[in-house]
Amino acid sequence: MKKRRVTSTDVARKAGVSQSAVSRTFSPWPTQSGVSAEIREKVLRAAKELGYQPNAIARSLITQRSRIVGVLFSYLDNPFYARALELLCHGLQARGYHALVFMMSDTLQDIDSTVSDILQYQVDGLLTASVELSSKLCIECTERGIPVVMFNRTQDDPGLSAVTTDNIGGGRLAAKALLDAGCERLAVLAGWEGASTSRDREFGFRAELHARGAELFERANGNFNLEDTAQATRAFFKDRNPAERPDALFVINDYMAIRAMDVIRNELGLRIPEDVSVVGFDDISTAAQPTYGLTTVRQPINRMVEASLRLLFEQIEDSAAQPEHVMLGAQLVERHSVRRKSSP
Amino acid sequence: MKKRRVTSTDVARKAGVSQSAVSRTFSPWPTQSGVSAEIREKVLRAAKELGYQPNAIARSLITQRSRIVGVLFSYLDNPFYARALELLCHGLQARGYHALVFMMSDTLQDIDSTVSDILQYQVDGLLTASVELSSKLCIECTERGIPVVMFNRTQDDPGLSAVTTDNIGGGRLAAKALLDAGCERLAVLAGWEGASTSRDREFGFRAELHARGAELFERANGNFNLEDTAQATRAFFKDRNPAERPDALFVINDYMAIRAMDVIRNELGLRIPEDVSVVGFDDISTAAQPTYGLTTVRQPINRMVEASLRLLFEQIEDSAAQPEHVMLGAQLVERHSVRRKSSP
DNA sequence: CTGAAAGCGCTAACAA
DNA sequence: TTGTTAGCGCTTTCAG
Repeated sequence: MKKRRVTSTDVARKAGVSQSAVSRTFSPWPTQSGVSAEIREKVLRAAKELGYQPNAIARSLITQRSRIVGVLFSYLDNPFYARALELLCHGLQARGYHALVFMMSDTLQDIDSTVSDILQYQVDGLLTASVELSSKLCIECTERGIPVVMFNRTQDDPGLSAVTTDNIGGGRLAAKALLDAGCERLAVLAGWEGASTSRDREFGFRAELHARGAELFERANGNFNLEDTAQATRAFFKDRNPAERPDALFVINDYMAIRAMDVIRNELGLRIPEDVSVVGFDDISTAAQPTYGLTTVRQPINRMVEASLRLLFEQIEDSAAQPEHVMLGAQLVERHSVRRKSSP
Repeated sequence: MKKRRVTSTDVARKAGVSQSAVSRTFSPWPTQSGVSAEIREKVLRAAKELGYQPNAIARSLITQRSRIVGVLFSYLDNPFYARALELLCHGLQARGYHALVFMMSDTLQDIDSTVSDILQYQVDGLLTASVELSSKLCIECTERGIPVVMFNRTQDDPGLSAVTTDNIGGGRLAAKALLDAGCERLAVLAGWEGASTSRDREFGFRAELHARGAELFERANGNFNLEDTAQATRAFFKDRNPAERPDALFVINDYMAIRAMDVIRNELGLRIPEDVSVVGFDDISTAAQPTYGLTTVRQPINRMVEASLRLLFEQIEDSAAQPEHVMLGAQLVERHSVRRKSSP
């Protein structure tokens, strides 16, 4: 049993008015279109009886606005990104827009077809997070006048908007915390060099070390996944004397840091912060749980989302708006994973 | 500087063929439409030069298929749902569909306008998770022939498809594990009675207790959020003698269980499993981390997602397909949060 | 196999 | 204010 959809024409017929009258009644900008209260009344009644809902697809076709924005993520494992998606969706909805989500498992997905999909759906804008944008995507979008803003990533391309935390500054903060506590053999567990976040945080960390005349003791990549993180952590500590292993670890994000802490404590039998201090980045909710009490560099996620949305809509609404890079300040949140300052 | 989109007509002109030829060349079902290799060639070349991409919106309007499915979530805090969303998106994309995400913060959002939004976007189907569907939504959708399948929820309405784990059986498993270990004062920390998952798991738990002639010692609601969970956990144990407090806790999902464990160990200073055994539900990745080693009832999330998608597409592709409730088996994953069986 | 023509459901001039 | 008309970009008969 096939149900035909009910159209504005159906409503018009039932209400005894023109189809335009129906259109005007359901126009999202109520003030602008003149409809007498009487007609409005009739239309609304007929619409309700028929269960009419305007067809957003048809509307988009004519208005050249889909009120859909593409949202690109590569994974939701890291709670920071899950939270970001949640906030992004809320913000979009609050503005009458909706998120069409593209989940691209970095490896699996072929990027070309995704680009193509995005373009075909006529999204009004594109928000990308946790994904290294192929320049292809950027070019194709900007060429077509689709604004894109990168969330928590940067790319050198100045044609793109981006919002990030001050990752370099954040990295310095982490180094500072560890150095101030008297740690001497500092290691960093990075993500992956292709990611600007990871690069910048490590860069800042090293910069601070350098400024203080300290040396980086060791480094490794955790590739943003738990398996490699655990592996790398073991390599740092396993079968090494206290003097030969790091006494401080800066992990590039909390998601990985939590895993590292687990390995350190439960597999390796080391104590935090007595044997090794650890600092993370992001401040996900788990970091605050007493079991971890992870000292970390907080990213102001709410403000990041707000800024991303603002940038995006500025460009959607005003095609002359210029791309912009907004960088928010990072902040150290001290908990119990860094040992107390040893008096000099 | 406004860029006009390039349409199939532009391509046709450039290629010196009819617009229909272009349409046929880009038809998603290559076999069905006859286009000579020669024309195809010309069209493709012209399209590439112009950077043409078919307009999915216009296509949807005529085919009455948007290839978009609405995906309803209320939060992504619980990693189980974040993971579910990730898998759902992948599955959808693999089938050439995309997810339009509706994030409805249970309280904030007004349900009517969301229903309206969903309907307006002409989604081909609806997937709902972690959300108690107002019957309104169900009715409106089914009335319009939009298939809906509920993920990890049920509702009595037989007109709706749903896929769940055997929550009742899972609840029994949890009780069995605790009883077999010799626990005597069993408490359950539920979610919220409005949620079928919570109700069913608790029901199964109680049923098993009853079958074994045991009594439920105590219960409380954690309302699926960490704050209330912590609160409830404290109430169970704080300032109570060993004999007056639970020696076993069944928490309705891992997300809450992890929080409960933290409170028990770090705030209350109790040991797990020596002082209290705990069992969770879901088997999120954190449960497997050695720090927690949470014994839990696993939901086969991959199969749940596959089943949901299968159900949804059966109904999308064949409007005669009947709604169905598929229930997958639950499985106990034993780790270290339940004390070893005391020999009788 | 190919092109012409008729819409999909809606908005936006334009007249009345 | 209201109705009439002309499309938005595409798919799909229907002739040729």
